[in-house]
Amino acid sequence: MSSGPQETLVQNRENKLAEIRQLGFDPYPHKFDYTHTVSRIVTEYADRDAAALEAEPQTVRTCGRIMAIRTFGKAAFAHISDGTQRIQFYLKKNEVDEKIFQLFQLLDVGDIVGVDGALFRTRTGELTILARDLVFLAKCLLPMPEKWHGLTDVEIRYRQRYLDLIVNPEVNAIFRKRSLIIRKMREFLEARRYVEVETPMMHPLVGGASARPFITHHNKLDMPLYLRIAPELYLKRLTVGGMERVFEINRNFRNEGISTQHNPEFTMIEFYQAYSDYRDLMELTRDMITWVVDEVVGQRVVTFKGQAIDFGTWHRFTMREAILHFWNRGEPRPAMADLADREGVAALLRRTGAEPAAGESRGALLGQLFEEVVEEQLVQPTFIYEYPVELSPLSKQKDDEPDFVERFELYIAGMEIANAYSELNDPDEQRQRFLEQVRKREKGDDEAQMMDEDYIRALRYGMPPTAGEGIGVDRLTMVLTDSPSIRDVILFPLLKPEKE
RNA sequence: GGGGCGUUAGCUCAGUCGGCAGAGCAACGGCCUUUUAAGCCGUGGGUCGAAGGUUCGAAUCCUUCACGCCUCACCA
Repeated sequence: MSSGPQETLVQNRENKLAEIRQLGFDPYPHKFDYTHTVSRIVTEYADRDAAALEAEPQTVRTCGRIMAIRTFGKAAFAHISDGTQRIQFYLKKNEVDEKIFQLFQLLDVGDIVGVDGALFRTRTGELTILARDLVFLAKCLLPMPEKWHGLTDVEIRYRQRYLDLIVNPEVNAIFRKRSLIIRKMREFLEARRYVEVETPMMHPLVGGASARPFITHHNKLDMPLYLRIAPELYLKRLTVGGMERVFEINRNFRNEGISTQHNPEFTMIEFYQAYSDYRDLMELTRDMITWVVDEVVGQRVVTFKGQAIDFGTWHRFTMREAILHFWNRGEPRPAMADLADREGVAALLRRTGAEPAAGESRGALLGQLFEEVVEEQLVQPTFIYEYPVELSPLSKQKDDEPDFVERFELYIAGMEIANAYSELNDPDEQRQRFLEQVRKREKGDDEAQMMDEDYIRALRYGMPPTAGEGIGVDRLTMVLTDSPSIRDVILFPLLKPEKE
C-alpha cells in the first residue's frame, strides 16, 4: 500500500493539495450551499433544448465528485457525479478568474467540487454547466480505478465498498432498491395495523430457530449472551401482551457457513398476526410480495440469473405432494403411500443417492428427501406447506394429522425466502417440544433450542391463536435486483481480515 | 472442512516451450477553447500474493501458506 509507484501517484495528489492551499483555497471547507443536486439538474432540464436554454438562461449551483476530466489547454470538460447521476461542466480560461483556472489545473479525478454556472447544450447535445465559479470541497488522495472497466475485483469491491459505490453506479442502484423494498414491506404492514417493535439482539437463551449461535459475554453480569438467531420468542411474548400485530425488521446472527446465499448476519422481517392461521399468512405473503414487486420493479416478471420469475403466478404444494410432483429420479414414481412410514421415506432417499441418517425420524427424513428432490426445482414463487412436526418445534399441529404442522415456506429461484406457521400456543405441548429439543441438544445437536421457561410462562397466561412469519430480506433483494450473491446486497459482507 | 480456479503497474488485463516484465487507462512533461473511452508527441512507474524448492536461469515447474471466487457439505 505504501510502497513504490503508488507513493508517487499519491505524492502527486498531496503536492496538488498543498498547491491548492497555497493558492488561498481552504482545502477542507465546511459546507457548500447548492441550488440543485446533480440528479435534479439532469431530470429537471432533460427536455430543454439548446434554444430553450439560450432563450431562458438557467443558472445552477451544484456539487459532486469528479469522474472524468478532458482538458484542452485553455478549456476543459469534466463530469461530476452525485452518486446517482452525472453532469458535465465546461470551464473556459477567459470566462473564470485566473485563480479558478489555476485551481482547476490542480484537480484530479475523484476530487469533490462545487460548480456554479448557466446550463447550455454542447454541439452533441449534452446538457452542460458553463462554469463561472468552481469551489474546491475535498481532495481524493488515492488513485481512482480505471474509467472503462471500473472496479471489478470482487475482493476490493466488498472490502472497500465506498470505492465500489463511487465507481459502479449500478451498485448504488441495488442498495437504493434494497432500501425501497424494506420501506414498502414496512408500509404494507403498517397499512394493516401492524406495529413495529424492537426486541433484544442479545439473548440469554438460544431459541426461535435451529442454528448455532454466536456467543458473547457480559462482564459486569458475568454471564454468557447469545446473539439472536431469531426474534420469534420475544415477538410472541408481545402477542401474549396484547400487541396483536407486531413486526420487526432486523438482523439475525447464525454461526454457520458462508456462501452465495448465507451471510453470518442477515436481515429478516418477522411478523405476528393474532387471531389468524398460516393460511391467512399465505394470502398476506402473496399480496405483500406482489405489491412490493409492483412498487419496486414495476412489472411482474423479473429476471434472476437468466431465469424469468413470474410473480403473477403462485404455486402451492404440500411437502409430500411436492416430492411426488417433482420426482425426477426415474421410475417407478413414488406414491403417497410410499411416504407413509419411515422405511418408505428412507427407501426413496436411498434412490436419490443419499444415505438416510440412522437415528432420524420419518419427519426429518421427509425434510431431507424434500431438499434432495424438490428444493432446487422451485424456481417460480411456490408455497410448500404442511411440514413434519419433528422439524417444527414451535408450530401448531394439524387437527387431523398430528405428525404434521400448519406451516409453509415460500421458495423462489430455488431459495427459501419465507417461513411461516400457525403458532403453537398450548403451553404443555410447547414444553414437550422444548424437552425434545433439550434431548437433541444433550445428544450433541448444537443447533437445537434451549428450554425457555419464561416463554412457557407467557403461554400459560394465554396466547391468542396467532400466525407468524419471517421473510429473508437479503434473499428477496437478490431476486429483485438480479444479484447472484448475497454479498451483492449486503453493503459490508463478512470477509476474512485483510492480511497485514 | 473437501475439490476446482484465480492472485502480474493505482485500475483492467496480456505474458507462447523455463531465457531482458508488457499493453490500455490513470500519472508526469509538452501542444490543443464544444469534448464524450477526446486527440497528438514524449516520460516515469513492478517484492509477478508470501515462503521454500528444482534449475546455469523461474511470473512460468514443484511444495507449503494467505486471501478471493466457484462448487460440494452445513444452514435461512
